[in-house]
Amino acid sequence: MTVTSRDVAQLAGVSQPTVSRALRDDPRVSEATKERVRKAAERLGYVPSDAGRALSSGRTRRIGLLLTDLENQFYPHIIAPAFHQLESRGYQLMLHTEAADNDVVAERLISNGLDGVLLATSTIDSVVPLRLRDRGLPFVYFNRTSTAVQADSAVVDPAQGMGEAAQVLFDRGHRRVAAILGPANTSTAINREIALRDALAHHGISIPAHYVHRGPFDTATGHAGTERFLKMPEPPTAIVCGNDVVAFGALNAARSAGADVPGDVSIVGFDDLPSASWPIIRLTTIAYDLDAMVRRAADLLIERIESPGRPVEESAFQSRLVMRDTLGRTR
Amino acid sequence: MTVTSRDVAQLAGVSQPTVSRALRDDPRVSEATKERVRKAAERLGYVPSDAGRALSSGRTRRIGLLLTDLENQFYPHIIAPAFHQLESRGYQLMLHTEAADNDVVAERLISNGLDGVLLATSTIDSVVPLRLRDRGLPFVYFNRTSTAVQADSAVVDPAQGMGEAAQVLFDRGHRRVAAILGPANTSTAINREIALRDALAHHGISIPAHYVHRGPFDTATGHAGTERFLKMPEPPTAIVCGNDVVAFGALNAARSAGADVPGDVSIVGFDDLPSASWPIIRLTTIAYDLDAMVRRAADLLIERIESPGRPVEESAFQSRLVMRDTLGRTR
DNA sequence: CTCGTTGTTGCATACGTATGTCTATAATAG
DNA sequence: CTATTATAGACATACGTATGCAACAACGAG
Repeated sequence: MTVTSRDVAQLAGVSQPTVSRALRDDPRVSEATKERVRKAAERLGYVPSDAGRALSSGRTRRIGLLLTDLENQFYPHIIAPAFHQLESRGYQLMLHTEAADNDVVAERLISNGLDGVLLATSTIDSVVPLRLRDRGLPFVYFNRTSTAVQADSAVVDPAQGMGEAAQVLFDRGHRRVAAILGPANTSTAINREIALRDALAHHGISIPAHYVHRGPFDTATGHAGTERFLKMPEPPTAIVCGNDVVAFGALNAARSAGADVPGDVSIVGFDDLPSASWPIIRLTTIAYDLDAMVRRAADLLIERIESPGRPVEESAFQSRLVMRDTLGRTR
Repeated sequence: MTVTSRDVAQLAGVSQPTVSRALRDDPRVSEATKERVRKAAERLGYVPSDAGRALSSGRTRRIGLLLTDLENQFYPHIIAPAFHQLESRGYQLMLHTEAADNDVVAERLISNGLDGVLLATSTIDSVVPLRLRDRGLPFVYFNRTSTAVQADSAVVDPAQGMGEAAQVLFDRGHRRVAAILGPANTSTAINREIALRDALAHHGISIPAHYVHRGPFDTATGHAGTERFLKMPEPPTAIVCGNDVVAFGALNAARSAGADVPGDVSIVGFDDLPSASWPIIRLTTIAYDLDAMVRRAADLLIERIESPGRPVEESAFQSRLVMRDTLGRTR
């Protein structure tokens, strides 16, 4: 039924191993034979079997990307550059989502014969890194890290961006600043909260507990938090959001409540997604080079796979404030 | 190094085939033995190898999803439900993108040992369906179809939605209607154009050539088309867009040009993406059950895989207009 | 003329699982 | 008590490729 390397070998008058070598351009095969094999393969429409190759070589050239919440607007901007970077280096991407049961996820990652895994949504208490380490399956933390196991990572350093944001907030008269933060078990939420509080503290501003809202990094969280803040007798004059998607939710809630942005309340995001710069949105946000960060993570993983001995490399990407229209002067 | 079914067999005191059968709950193995095998597998941390399984059984339980332009806001809404529907039926999703060279794509799809492929962005002249058919690799058209090869499909029927849109446009006084359409070699662009022109013709409205703009289904196309239209001495009073992403581009262009929507120009989308209903957007658009359509495509593909003889099934999903704030009365 | 060398190919086998066939044991009927 | 059948497991083998090693030819050097 399907045409195998044996069929090609027969047609070309060589042995099966020679076909295998010829088609992968092994220097041990003469140019004349290679040409003959290529012709035969072409004529038969031979396509090598990934399964056979994987079983024999122990490698699949497949890399897993572990995410939660595929629908979130943030993830396409990870998937696309990851996909292309891996492709350019001869690897393929396989999506996985983190269900409730971490052990099942880890098992699936392992059974799939992946060469490595990009962990893009690890919680700090996830068991997945442990399981992967135990199996000797290489992985890299992207965006979020976990403390349980050390590994290569590519993350944002929020300090600079939050510093600039705090400065502008202070300069424009904001003293009542609220925050809508991510889940407490994510490193991103923790780091951004620390960076924000530190930066504001520099200007003598602190965020009281009732000005803090926590939840998943989605629009619903931004919506709920903002709705709550705006109903307060003394609402905040500015809301700093855990990321842009949360900020979009905040913008929606403000609009629904009839509150003017930035007249009544200023909103700051984090990520600078492409849609943040749309004329109908123009979100003030903290930017960093997400594409480069993704490519970095992919490269780190591939290097880890191809030369396992290397020391762990933690790479942080700088952030900066991008002023647009949702952060203004208090009135 | 890695623990295999043979190791489990040895520990459990049975043969390797018995392990294979026991763990897949084959009725030919007694309950007592199954239990013993499961215990042994558990103790060793055994995880079956996908490659071995694929090679032996000839099936991978992996399905490819072929897309272009991963970054486009439309695709996450395909990827997510496809992923989950396939998962619930025991299959895994593998992303593929259509590069320039179609033959390379087809080859990759084949070599990956996929059990089937979801074609989500076929152009009507693509060679991919031909190649897949020649290989006997099952596939299903999703959203777009191709005429070259017949196959199961799940698509939108735009007639109803466009009919309702035309009615409302007419009622609200619109006579100068423009369209920003997708690429001429996509079935979606063609079908929507026909449906739109038919519906408008019912009310004696036709779209002149200079009111038509074509391009990829992205924001840039919507932006460019709208910019062009608004500069005309006699601009259209309404713009119907090929999909929501294009419409977002149109909204942006209108905002940039200082044109009020819907005061100066009305804008209609197609797809009803989640963000179309955001309070800060409130796009009038044509909706259909995208999730159901994706699930349908996945189901069709799985059925095609599991019972190949079945007659081809073409399933069309109804559309309807969703009125929001971007379609208003002419002034 | 012989021996080592280099370059090219074939041979044997491994990778891990699934499945068809065969056998041993136990259960059942006559 | 023997013949028949059901049951549970073992045995052998297939899937398609990659790779270590042996073999072989051609060639040049001594």
